[in-house]
Amino acid sequence: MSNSYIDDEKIINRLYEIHRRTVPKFESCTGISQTRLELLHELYEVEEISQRALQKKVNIDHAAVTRHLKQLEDKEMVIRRKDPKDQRFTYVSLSEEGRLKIIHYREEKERFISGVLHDFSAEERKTLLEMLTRIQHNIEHFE
Amino acid sequence: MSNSYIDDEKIINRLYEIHRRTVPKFESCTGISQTRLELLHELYEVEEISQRALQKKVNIDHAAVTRHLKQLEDKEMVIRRKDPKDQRFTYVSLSEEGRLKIIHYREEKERFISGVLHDFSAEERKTLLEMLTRIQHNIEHFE
DNA sequence: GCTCAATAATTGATACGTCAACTAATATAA
DNA sequence: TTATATTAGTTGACGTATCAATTATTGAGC
Repeated sequence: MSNSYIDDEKIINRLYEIHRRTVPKFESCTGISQTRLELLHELYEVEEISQRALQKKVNIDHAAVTRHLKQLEDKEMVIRRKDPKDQRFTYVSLSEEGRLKIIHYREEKERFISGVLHDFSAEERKTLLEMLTRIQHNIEHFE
Repeated sequence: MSNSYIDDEKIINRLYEIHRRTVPKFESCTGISQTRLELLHELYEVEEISQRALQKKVNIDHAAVTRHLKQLEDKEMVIRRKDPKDQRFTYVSLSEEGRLKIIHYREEKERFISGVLHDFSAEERKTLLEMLTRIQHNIEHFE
């Protein structure tokens, strides 16, 4: 009762620290950043998609999406082209090379995630996901 | 069973998204960043502390600590002085003004956290904290 | 006492996310 | 059809975390 707020604070601080620790670890394990792999994963699921639609899927700022895709284009992992019908749209797709590389990245990601959750039972995972979903909802609708 | 990995992925992605959403929301609600408030909170608990000891407490990179403290010094919230006995150490303490301001920040933080966890029972909070602690441990000891 | 190792703090380079301002292209409405 | 609004994408400024390299100071062994 009396220490309940202290624990609440610990939850929020823990979330923050988990993130800080995950970022470098994820990248050193998989060889790619979490966001960038998420973008590639979405591209993997489709033939071609506009940057706008992709941005809505990953829910990241437009600016960040543009920069990631430009860098991925430089690395020849994705191909970008303008829609001839509506020049405002840029369509993005995976190159063959990109499609191959992703497979390896995703294996490493799977290994990483398995390690992070290795001592969680199926029920625990379910509970955790449900709780995180609620937290996310609460943050989005706060104030 | 067959979709268990998909859910694991959702957990990790959710953690990532929670963080991204929390950062701007926290700052707009409280008027200060989470890390900076954590630093101030540690300073609030003591008379004076070395940057090194402070860094160990908050567990953030040295460089980030230095930069935060310099900015807080510019805003006259903290005072820094070298240890005359050992010039390598810099001791940091809150200014009177800093000490006053923190009270307000912490009230806002409490309001924020209450909002984020408002629909969690005491048991759920306990379970969640325990799970997050395990995840953090797993990340730190992975590989 | 002097050299070399260890430690605290700082600075530089890099990465990446946000918001805001801007450009270019298209749609709408008078 | 022409002025205005909307939309997609880009760029700039900023904040802040990481790692690596550097500086300054102190400690330890000879």
